[in-house]
Amino acid sequence: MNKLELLRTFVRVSELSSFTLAGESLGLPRSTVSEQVRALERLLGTRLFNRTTRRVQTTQDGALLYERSKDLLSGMDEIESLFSADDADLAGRLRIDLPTMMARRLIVPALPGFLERFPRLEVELSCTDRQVDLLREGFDCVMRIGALSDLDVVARPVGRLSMRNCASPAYLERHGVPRNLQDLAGHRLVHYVRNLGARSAGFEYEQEGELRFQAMAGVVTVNNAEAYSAACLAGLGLIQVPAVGVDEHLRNGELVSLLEPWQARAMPVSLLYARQRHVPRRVQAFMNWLAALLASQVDPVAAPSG
Amino acid sequence: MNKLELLRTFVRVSELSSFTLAGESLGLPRSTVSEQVRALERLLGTRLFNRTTRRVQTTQDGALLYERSKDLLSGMDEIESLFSADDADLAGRLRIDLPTMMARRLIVPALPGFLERFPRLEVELSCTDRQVDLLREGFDCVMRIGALSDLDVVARPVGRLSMRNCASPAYLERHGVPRNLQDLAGHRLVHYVRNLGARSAGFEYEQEGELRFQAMAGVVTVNNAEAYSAACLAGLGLIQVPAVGVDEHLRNGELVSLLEPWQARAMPVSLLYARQRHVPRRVQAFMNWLAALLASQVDPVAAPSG
DNA sequence: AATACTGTTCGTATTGAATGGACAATGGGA
DNA sequence: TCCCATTGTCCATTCAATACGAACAGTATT
Repeated sequence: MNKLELLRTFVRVSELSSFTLAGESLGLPRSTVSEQVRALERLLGTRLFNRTTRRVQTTQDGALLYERSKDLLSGMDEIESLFSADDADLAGRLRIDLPTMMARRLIVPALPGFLERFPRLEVELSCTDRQVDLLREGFDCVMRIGALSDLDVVARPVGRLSMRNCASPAYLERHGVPRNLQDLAGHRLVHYVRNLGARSAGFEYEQEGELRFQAMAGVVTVNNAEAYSAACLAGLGLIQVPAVGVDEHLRNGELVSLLEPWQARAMPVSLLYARQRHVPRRVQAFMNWLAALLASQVDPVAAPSG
Repeated sequence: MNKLELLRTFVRVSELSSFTLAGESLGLPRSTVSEQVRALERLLGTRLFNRTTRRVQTTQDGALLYERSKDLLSGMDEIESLFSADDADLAGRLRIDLPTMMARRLIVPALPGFLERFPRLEVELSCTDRQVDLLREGFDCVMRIGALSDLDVVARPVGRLSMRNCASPAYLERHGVPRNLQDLAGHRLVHYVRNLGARSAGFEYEQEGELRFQAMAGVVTVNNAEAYSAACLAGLGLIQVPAVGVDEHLRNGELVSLLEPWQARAMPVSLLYARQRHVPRRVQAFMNWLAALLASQVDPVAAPSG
């Protein structure tokens, strides 16, 4: 009895909710699928599907087994490709978490290329902006922008995001266009803080390699990247954001770049992963791809500031 | 081709360093073992053992595969016993880390009982006293005594260890026996600190439910539980330790308990485990057993101080 | 140099699983 | 309400993979 095959067909049946379709997709007759499921149920001593001839749905036990099986089969795939020279045959499931903005602007658009290169990989993508997040509730890899907290994980720096100072045309029409730091006195900054209740340090810029801040008034404080750019678009003040998050708005003319000699320091981007016994090769492959992708996208302007 | 069987025999061969013994222990003829290893090597495209007819030793690849295989087979065992009502058939490998003293005095002596109840479990026991340890370099469960750092793990409190104030007879003969807090002025304390360089707060005791400290002189500072009691045995001063660590010395008369109305606050004991997608049932079983063991061992004196 | 033991090879036999057709049950449509 | 298409189940047959054991070859010890 090949337990792994049993699990494979079980997983397929779970995903397709049909013995017939599962059989077709695996190149097996219905009868075999049926027998394998029956064998697995007998082995585990539980009913895995509630099935009539018309509907197949996993029981609670089945749902639990599905999750575990996915992991186990991933592990088996990992083992099988452990020593293969090219990693085109890496297989399994990747669970990653990205900042919303990065996912939408950069990674998701490029993801088809990744999946083409690794046709046997599956990606489960979660998006979060909370910083001190549940990192590693089973995630293989988490991307974080900015300073890192003291965490029991390995952080791999993969690049820096160059920053832009932006404002909406409507805002600039009303308050004028600032040309230097002194002009900021008459302007407003949308304050971004990681945790509400914290205080924003003001307008950030670099001078002689040193980080400096210019206190600025503001009427809105947000703790969310989406809300941050939305506030700027709404004319609530200046923002300082990674270029990648606003390049489209800048091209559209919905936002305007300004005070270009006084950019905030480029933001470090890191990939965090669990400090485990071993890092699966598929995770390494993904991180390498992500690092390359970022390297190609990060503005060269950012380099000297790092 | 049953890949799991292949891995099982591979693991057995690795552990026994012999095809023949592996075959015997698995109830298979040598030839089958040989063929299965060959099949696995062909599947993975690597040589797993350097073998002459006299010696079998794993290659580097073999060693790598061994670790992964153990995990995978553990996972399979876990799946197989997922839905069994009694957990006597739990199987797999447990990797745990305990404070040295607890391991030696409490857990290891009771471990045979645990392994008898779960005959298919294997335990890999690591002992450490460094507090902010690499918790979860693949550990299923880590026990910590005392305050917990801010960690990305789940902490399950399992009891409290009542404390004792101790000194050696030789020391007491020379410095006299302290009867109250005022007497401490003429005594020495062996200072225990978590990290060398830190300062000890002195003699700790509870009064009216509040934690208090009495500064005391000392000539030795240690950061290790073993060294701590050794220092006391050597007559270097008083110590305040969990009773479980010194009960034998107290019975022997090698140490003497004193200042019994002024005990340090009972130390909380916690089990830490990774906040993962799922906690394997074997880990739950182990933690339950450990919690029960501690509950039975913790001195009732400890209760009111918690 | 001989021997005892080890891993390997190979032809054979048997176990065990895949197959596909017949059957039964379900649920939608007429 | 009845019918039928479709789905999961069952079973006897077929097929193939694999376990087996004996013969072989190398090694290390005595």
